[in-house]
Amino acid sequence: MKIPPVKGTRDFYPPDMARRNWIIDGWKKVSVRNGFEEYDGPIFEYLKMFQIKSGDEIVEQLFSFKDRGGRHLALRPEITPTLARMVNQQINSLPKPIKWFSVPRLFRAERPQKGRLREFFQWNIDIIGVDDVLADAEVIFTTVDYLRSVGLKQRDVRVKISSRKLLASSLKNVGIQETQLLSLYALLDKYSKMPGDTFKKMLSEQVMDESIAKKVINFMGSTALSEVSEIIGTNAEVEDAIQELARLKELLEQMGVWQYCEFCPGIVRGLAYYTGVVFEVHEFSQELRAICGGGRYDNLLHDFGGPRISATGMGMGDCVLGILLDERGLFKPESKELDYFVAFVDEVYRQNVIELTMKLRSAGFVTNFSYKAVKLSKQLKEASAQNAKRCIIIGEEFKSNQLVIKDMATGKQELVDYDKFLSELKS
RNA sequence: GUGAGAGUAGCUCAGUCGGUUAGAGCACUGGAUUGUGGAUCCAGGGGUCGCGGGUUCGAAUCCCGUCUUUCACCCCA
Repeated sequence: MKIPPVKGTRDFYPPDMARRNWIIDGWKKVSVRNGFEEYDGPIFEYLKMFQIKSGDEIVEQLFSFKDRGGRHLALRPEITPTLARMVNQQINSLPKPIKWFSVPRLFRAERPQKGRLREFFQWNIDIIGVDDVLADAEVIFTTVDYLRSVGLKQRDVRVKISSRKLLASSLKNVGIQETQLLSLYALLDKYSKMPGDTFKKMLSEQVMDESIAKKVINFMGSTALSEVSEIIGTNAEVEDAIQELARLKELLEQMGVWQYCEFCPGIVRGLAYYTGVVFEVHEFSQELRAICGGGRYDNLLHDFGGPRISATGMGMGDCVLGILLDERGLFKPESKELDYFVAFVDEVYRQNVIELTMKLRSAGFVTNFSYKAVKLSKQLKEASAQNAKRCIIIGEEFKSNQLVIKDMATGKQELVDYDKFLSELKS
C-alpha cells in the first residue's frame, strides 16, 4: 500500500536538504554575528498557550491533540509564546538585554498555497528588555544583513516600516474612535492589496464622515514622515510617534541599511499585540506575500504572566524566501563533494582500498570507494558522479609501495610513496 | 470554509475523431572501453493513464462521483 505525503508537508531529498541547510545556516550565521544566542523549546505545548496570545479562533488553525493524560496540546504554530514562557521563567537571572534567536519547525493547519505550507521553518530574532528604538533598529538591521548576505539587492526587497503608535494616534487625531481602531486595522492592512477605489468604498462603510475618510486615505498614501503631521494634524502623541520613527530612520542610516527601507503607513500587521514599530519585508514587485514581518510587542511577556518588559522581534519563514531565492537564482548550496575516492585496478587490491579508505576517513577526509568489483573506468565514473576532488588508484605500483593520485579536475596524476602519504595525513 | 485549474514512467511532458501491444526527453542501470571519469552512441528496467462507477463492440480520450494537487479568496501569529 502506497502512502502519500501529508498535505502541506515537504520531503527533503538530499538536494532539497542542501538548500534547506543553506538557508538555515545563513540565518544562524547572521544571528550569531549580530550578537544573538540560539534557543529552542518543545515542538508541542499546551494548546492554551497559543490561545492566550491569539484567541480561541486560533484553535482551528493549528494541529491539536489530547495526550493520554487528557492534556490539550498543540504542535507549535509559532515560537514567540514559548520564548515568552522561557524568558518569564528565568527573568530575574537572565542578563539584559536578552538577544535570542531560533529556527523552529512550525505547523499550521491552513490550506496550503504559494509560499504557505503546513510545516515550515521560521527564523525568529528577538530583543527583550530594551525600551528603545535602537533595539528595533537592530532587529531590522539583522534582517537586512541576512537578505544582503544572500545577494538580495535594494531593487529586490523593500523593508516597509510603520508604527502602531503613529497609526493609533493619527487615526484618533483625525477623529476615529478608539473602539473603532481594531476593525479599521484589518481594512488598512489590505490597503496595498486592493485598488484605490475599492479601498475608498470599503473605508466609507466604516468611516461615514467624508473629510475624515479623506484624511485616512491621504495618511495611508503618504510615503514620507514629514508629510504626516500636515495630513492629520498634530498633537503630543502623534509628535512622539513621529519622533520615534525619525530616530529609527537615523539609526538605520547610521547602520547603513536605510536604502533598503521606506516609511509605509499601510503596514499594520494582523494581530493586535504589536505596540510600536512594525515592519514587513516585501519582494519589490509585491507579487509574493511578505518575506518576513516583525515589530515591537511590549505587553506580551506580561500577558504570559511575567513582568512588564518590552520586547521587539522578527520572524521570517523559509517558504516565501525559498521562492524568491529560486526566482533570482541565488541558491548556492554546497553539493556533495568527496576529498578522495579510492579505486583499484584489480580486485586483489580491494582489501587495500578498504584499509586506505578507513585511514583517510579517520584523518577527517570525506572518502568513498566502490562497493562493486568493477573495472577501473566504472570506478572513476562513480568517483566523478560523486564529485570526488581526487582519486587514489591502487594497482601494480602498490607492490613497490606506491599509489597513483589523480586530480579529477585537471586529470593530472602523480605517483606517491604510500608510507609517506600516510605520515602526511597525520600531520 | 468558498471558487477555478490540473492529475499519463522517478521528473518534464506528447498522445489526432473514442480504435491494435500507451510514447519522447531527462534521470537510473548495463554495454561500447580487460589501467583511467565527465562527452557520445547503443541497449535495458520502469505504467492499475489518480481512484470508483457509467456510456460504448471498444475509453488515457466522453459523462458522473471521489481523492490528490496547484492557484486565488477567508485567514495569516
